[in-house]
Amino acid sequence: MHTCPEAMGHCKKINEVLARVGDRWSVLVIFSLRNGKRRFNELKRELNISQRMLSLTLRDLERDGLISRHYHPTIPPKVEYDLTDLGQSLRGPVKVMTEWALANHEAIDTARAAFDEQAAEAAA
Amino acid sequence: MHTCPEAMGHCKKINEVLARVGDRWSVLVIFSLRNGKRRFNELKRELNISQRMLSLTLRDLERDGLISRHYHPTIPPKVEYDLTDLGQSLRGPVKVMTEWALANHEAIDTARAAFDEQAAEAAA
DNA sequence: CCGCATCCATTTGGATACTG
DNA sequence: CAGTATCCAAATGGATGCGG
Repeated sequence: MHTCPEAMGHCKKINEVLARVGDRWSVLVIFSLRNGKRRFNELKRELNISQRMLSLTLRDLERDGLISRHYHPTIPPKVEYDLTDLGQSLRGPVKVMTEWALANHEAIDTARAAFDEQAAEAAA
Repeated sequence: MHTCPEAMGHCKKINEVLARVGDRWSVLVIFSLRNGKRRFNELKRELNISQRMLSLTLRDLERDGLISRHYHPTIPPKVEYDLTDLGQSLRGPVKVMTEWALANHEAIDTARAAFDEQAAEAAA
């Protein structure tokens, strides 16, 4: 049966996790840390994200145990972010998703353009 | 080198795609259609989503070519949604992500609780 | 049954200014 | 350099009522 109750129960948990790591920036930060630690402004430049959103995203990822934050009290200060073991375990899924994104980016654009043209015709 | 320019250029495209399928509901709808076509209210009940959001999500997924919509002009009306080939190609990545979500749901909760407790101590 | 339109509360996110 | 705080605009999302 396609409505097996376990899948239904899973849905809620999956939803919760996706609401956490499925926001606009989290996956991209994980992606940027795939090859090792990065500094705050390195991430900012690479992702073209506002200071505010990077700050919030990093805090949430740290809170969820996905990244670690290491503060060096030098002058000027230096803060490095890195993936935790839990964060490392997300690299696989993220890699799969990003590869799909790259492979199908244009297919989506094409479908979208076709849909919009259909809608425009219907309106005429 | 971890700052290879291709990865930087990729970032933007990945971001665009994730902004599309990475919203709160899209992945769950894909997940719900993994075993074949479903009707509007079936999805609504299964996902515990508001009518409005399901409607919007289905429309966007159709626009992006990920699902198909088949309308039966019966009385009462009947509308079935199904994955397109492009949507089918997302099943793999979505499966990987949902399995990670299920496997690490509790680890995230634990990390979050620990972080919040630390913050509470620091405040005291 | 399916789904759009409207209203309204909540959330998100950019811009700017300021601190250690 | 690495943030936090504030203000404000825009997007998101639920509730309700209506129409095919």
